[in-house]
Amino acid sequence: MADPPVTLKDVAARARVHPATASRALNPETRLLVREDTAQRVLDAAAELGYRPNTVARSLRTRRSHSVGVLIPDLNNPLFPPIVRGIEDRLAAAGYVALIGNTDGDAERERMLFEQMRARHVDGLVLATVHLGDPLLAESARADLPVVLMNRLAHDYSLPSVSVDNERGIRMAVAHLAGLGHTRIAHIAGPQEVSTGLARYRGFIAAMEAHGLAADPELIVTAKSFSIDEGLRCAQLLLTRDGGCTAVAAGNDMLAIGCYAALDEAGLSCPEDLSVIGFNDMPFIDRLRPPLSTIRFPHYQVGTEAAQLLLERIAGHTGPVKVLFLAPELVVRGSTAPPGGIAGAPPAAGPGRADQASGPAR
Amino acid sequence: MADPPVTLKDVAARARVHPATASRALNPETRLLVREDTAQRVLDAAAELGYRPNTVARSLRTRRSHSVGVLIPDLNNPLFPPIVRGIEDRLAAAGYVALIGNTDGDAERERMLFEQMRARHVDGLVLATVHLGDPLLAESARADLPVVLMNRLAHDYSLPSVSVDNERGIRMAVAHLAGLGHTRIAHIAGPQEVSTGLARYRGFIAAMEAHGLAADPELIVTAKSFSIDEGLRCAQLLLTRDGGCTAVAAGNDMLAIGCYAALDEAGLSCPEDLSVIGFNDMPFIDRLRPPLSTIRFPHYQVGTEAAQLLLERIAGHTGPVKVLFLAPELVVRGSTAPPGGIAGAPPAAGPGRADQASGPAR
DNA sequence: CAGTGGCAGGCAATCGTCTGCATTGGTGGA
DNA sequence: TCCACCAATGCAGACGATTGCCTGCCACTG
Repeated sequence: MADPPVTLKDVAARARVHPATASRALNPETRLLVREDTAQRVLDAAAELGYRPNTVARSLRTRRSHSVGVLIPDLNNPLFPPIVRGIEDRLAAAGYVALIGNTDGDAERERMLFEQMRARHVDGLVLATVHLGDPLLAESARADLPVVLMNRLAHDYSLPSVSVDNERGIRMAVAHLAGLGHTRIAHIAGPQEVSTGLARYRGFIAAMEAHGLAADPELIVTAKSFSIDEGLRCAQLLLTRDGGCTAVAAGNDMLAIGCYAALDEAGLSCPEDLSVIGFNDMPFIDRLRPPLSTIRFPHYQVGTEAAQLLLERIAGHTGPVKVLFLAPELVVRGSTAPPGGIAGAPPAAGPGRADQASGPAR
Repeated sequence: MADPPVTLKDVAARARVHPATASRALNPETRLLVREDTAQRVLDAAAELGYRPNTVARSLRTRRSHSVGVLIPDLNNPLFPPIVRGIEDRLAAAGYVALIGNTDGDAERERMLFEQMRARHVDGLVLATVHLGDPLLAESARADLPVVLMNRLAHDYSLPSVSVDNERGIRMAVAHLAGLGHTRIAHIAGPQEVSTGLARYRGFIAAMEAHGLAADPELIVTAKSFSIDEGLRCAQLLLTRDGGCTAVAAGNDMLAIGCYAALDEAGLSCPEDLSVIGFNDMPFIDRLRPPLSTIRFPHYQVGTEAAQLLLERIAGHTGPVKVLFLAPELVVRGSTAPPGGIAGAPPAAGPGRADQASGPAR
């Protein structure tokens, strides 16, 4: 029943050439070593037989698996699907595939996945999970395994990476709130061990100063993780602060959702009692009520760029390390308004507006 | 700089045995062919050298790639990340990895991905994309490639599959609406070429009859795809119907979101003017305002079960084909209420309730 | 006419692992 | 004592493709 697979030897036999010649004819890189009519004969034979090269055998010989590992915290975090698609699409165009690993923020699991990737001889890694000074980085370097960081930064710029300009993004958020008239602006910071959390925190401080506002330490709470639960906890804390605040710049959208929950529980409403702005512009975040104002960056493109950088390293480009920053963009929706509630016109429209996150290109 | 990789031969040399012996000692299946102390010596040597078997070479020899292909429409559809995680987790436990392919509902793209998977010699396929009578199925059968369907059903039950009991689910939705007192209930049906869309449509008709209600053809609209846009279009259509309706059972949550958008545009509100119930209980759907009532099924488990079924087929279990149905569950939130608006107590709480979709186990 | 050079294609080794078969040495039974 | 048998291990040939090297062959040149 199962047709025996067609091998290079079969193709060669049918084209009446040596397998080596068939190999060269089939490979675009080496085709010019073969006379044109011979090559054509091989190509025809391959087509007639429905020949499909065995990637496994090829990998063994060339020591290239044409696969790369991608380590992310959790695919269920809506931030990642678009990024992963970006990676996969770019890789596919180059004949590569991605092996996805979810670490769940667990260092041990991360190491296990790393080992698995190495056992499968991936040609490179995209890491969205490393903490600053992660031992995995040293190990990859020792194994000559190309690595690209995503939404993370090597503190010494020694590794290629793709991320949004976090400082600039959070500055845009603060500027927006300050522009609406807020002065008591709180910040729910992300975990400070990851560069994203740290950069946004620093950006917040800098932006407040730039606007001549005091960054009251009472109004800065640090979340242990980028999760709804932590957002809820931190927001509850903020609501108890003396002096209060009229706006919150959350470290990311998940934390902002936590704020919504805290307001709900306290019987308060957004943006009347508290303006909230997030970061990331996750898919569907525009469907919340009120639709969340946030800082958008091109998720899909983060993926494609990361893949691109990795492919370059794999191909042996040894030039200077590229550190890519993508530009953030302020998206104003309904969750931010002047302090004390809506002054004039309603601040923003609901869903259905053109500002929805657009799907990935094809 | 890069350490030369440790091979089986190195391990054998260090343990002073033949590579064949080392191979047997390392493989649990064949370890009993080797004297215990010899095996131990090999194991020690392997550990000291940090030996990691080359999966590529192993695959070539054993004709098992220990990888499976997973074809889904689009990872960006929030329904899929939990399912994919389920698949990956179950596969990882068996030493397998998943190669994800997004078809975007494009048949040509689907074929291309299928070819790619075959070229990589995947040991099996999980398909969430096939249409009824898809030629890919015949081709897989011819190649002796195990296949499992997800959220799809082979009309003749000839292939293993995992899906929710759609008829039963939609019946629960209709029963809920009827129980609230609705009689003019509309249905936005999914595409009828996919078994999910068809089954829910049929279930709707049956459920209406069972409740002694007329399934007015005017109140049944068929969407071209399971998307927000189509939901919007269909809902707009429904709002123009004479006689009107007081409730909508949407073919899935995306279509339900489309209903929300249509209501927004028409200046109507949910559930006062129209009750809406979805299907799937997508992640974050409970964060909408109002939180969507819907039919939940265990996404993560769909993934694990599909992977399990596939692993069984790969292992050569040739028993009768298993067709698995998972039980749906009604989740009542704030988008459904008695006709004519809220009668008594407010129908449901907002976010923060215990009915949030729970994360994957572990 | 001999020598040189270059093109096309064949030969065979190789990648790392697995596995059917042969070989060794030892044991027990007739 | 001899043989059959078993357990433990060695041997070598796959698996399928790639690639360095070599061999023809032909044309051109001096």
